Amino acid sequence: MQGHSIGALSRRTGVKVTTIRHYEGRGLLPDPGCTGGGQRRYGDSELDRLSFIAHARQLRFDLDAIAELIALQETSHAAHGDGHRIAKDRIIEIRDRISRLRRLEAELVRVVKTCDGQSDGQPCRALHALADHQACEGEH
Amino acid sequence: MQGHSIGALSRRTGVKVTTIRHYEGRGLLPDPGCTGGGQRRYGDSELDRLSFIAHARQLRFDLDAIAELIALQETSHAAHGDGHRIAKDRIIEIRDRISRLRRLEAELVRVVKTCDGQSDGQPCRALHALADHQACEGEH
DNA sequence: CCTTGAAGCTACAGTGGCTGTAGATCGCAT
DNA sequence: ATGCGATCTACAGCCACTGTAGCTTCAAGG
Repeated sequence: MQGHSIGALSRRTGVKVTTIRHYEGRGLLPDPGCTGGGQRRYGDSELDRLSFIAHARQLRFDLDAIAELIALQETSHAAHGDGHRIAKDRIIEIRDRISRLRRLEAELVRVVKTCDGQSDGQPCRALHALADHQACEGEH
Repeated sequence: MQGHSIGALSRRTGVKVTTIRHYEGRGLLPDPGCTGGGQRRYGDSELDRLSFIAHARQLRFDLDAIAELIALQETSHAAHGDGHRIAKDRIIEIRDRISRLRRLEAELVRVVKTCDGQSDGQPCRALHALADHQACEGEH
């Protein structure tokens, strides 16, 4: 065989066919060679690159960051500090999101508790609690 | 004064003017009365509702869920179990997101460590580690 | 060689929740 | 009456896809 079809690439990486084409449009994958009839045929290096992209996406890197990472890979030397920095930035961002989600969780628990154990004919107090921002500790 | 302008509402709630109009377009806020010249004038009930929406958005409810909550508020009786359920669903979702973010964090830390303390002329190993999904414990 | 059906193709619209733009109009203070 | 900030509508753009329509190509079986 002289190449993987887009569907084969999709099966191997778990990335949908349409998404692969989308990545190509965004410049994350090169224009692959084609069969006579205009279908994409990929080599192993494209398979590797797509795996890289897929994994980075699972880590919630955005496509611009991924493009930057790919460019770094290709210039090899400059790569060191920069790749490092990008990954570290992401860690900071993720820690921040975790702490905000924790505050969120705490408040939702509060909202539900306001309502728990009360089941008269009144409108649900949870809704009221939801409107009452005063009760939150800090922002979300 | 016989009503708040959209800008006044914006200042009071911290919701941007364009966003308020967007909420109106989505049916979350009623068509407000107008001045002769066609500008929006809001009463206190709209202010309350917008505060509710803003708060719910900070809690990451999506607009459809918020619309549902508002509808529940208006039918008062049915409200109880449903408002409860929606809030509880959100708690489950948030807990799930927190645990996924924690896995993410752990892996990024791993990626950065792969690279730490190595600063020869080699391409950054963090990039390689990023491509190497094998090393992850579980999905993200 | 021919048929068939799965897989591929392009191009474009839609998603959610806004944000930004352009160009016109309005309301209030001076 | 004038000036200027606030507001108006309508539409395009953002991100990372996803879905649709309507077509063409490829590979395997007869």
